[in-house]
Amino acid sequence: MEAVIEKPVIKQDRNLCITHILPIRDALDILSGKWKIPIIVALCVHKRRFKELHRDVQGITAKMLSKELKELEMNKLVKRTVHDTSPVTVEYSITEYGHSLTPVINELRDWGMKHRDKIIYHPEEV
Amino acid sequence: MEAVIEKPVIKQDRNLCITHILPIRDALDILSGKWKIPIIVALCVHKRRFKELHRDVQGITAKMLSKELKELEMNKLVKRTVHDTSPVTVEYSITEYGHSLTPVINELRDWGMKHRDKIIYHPEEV
DNA sequence: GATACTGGTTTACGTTTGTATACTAGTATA
DNA sequence: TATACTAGTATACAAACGTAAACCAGTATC
Repeated sequence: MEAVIEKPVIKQDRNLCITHILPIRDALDILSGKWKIPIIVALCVHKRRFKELHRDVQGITAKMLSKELKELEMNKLVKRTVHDTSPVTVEYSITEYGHSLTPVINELRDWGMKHRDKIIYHPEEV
Repeated sequence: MEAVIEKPVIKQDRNLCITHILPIRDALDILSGKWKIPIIVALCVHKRRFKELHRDVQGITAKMLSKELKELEMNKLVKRTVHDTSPVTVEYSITEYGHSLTPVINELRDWGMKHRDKIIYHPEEV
């Protein structure tokens, strides 16, 4: 971002651009989609059972929740614990690695709040 | 996140959870998907013409680039300028509002870099 | 005249995402 | 016995997302 050059040095810019994008693609591969970040946020507030989570993450279907939780578990962001009660209860919680996303989520929430204010108070500009 | 309560107060947690998620959903409505953030990052490095951008954002098709640029322009994150040259050249640049995403993008890139290191040096843990 | 550049659009297609409904089994309640 | 809770899975389907390839006009180059 700091490399503002008067004459466009296309090839240098392109390499800079690609190296800037790569780690973001790595992050997005894991986080992108409609539901993963909302699920992580819900679990940051409190560990949850499947049906509780289903109610917290409004609008998601059981099928999608199940699928997204599997992917998050595979990437070690979420932990699945089965309790030998009857009927069986399954508890999902955020891992330490999952907590490392806190700064990303906080920035996203800050921006989302500012954006919502902008839409509400200056809709003509957006 | 700071509200850790010993006995789970489910309903309070649920409300906390939902208010935490809402602004994130607002942000994701605009940013989610595979390409929007990579396009914004590319334009943060330097304003670009369509074909240049097409080369910078590796893997995207012209159709998707066209569609994503329209949406970003609608949300005032990107500006489209037509220059009366021959043949016509079209330049895309980031707006001031688009620049307000810089903290989000930086956190995402930091996390992506750490995640890539983790995968490369400790693949068994992920 | 043929080719390639410009910024896209069109067509046809496959994949992913998402929805609604029904269903499983084991336990508790009415 | 009937119902409802638990945590999901199975099925069928629609919509969104994404891809490859061809195509447009207007200009410049070979």
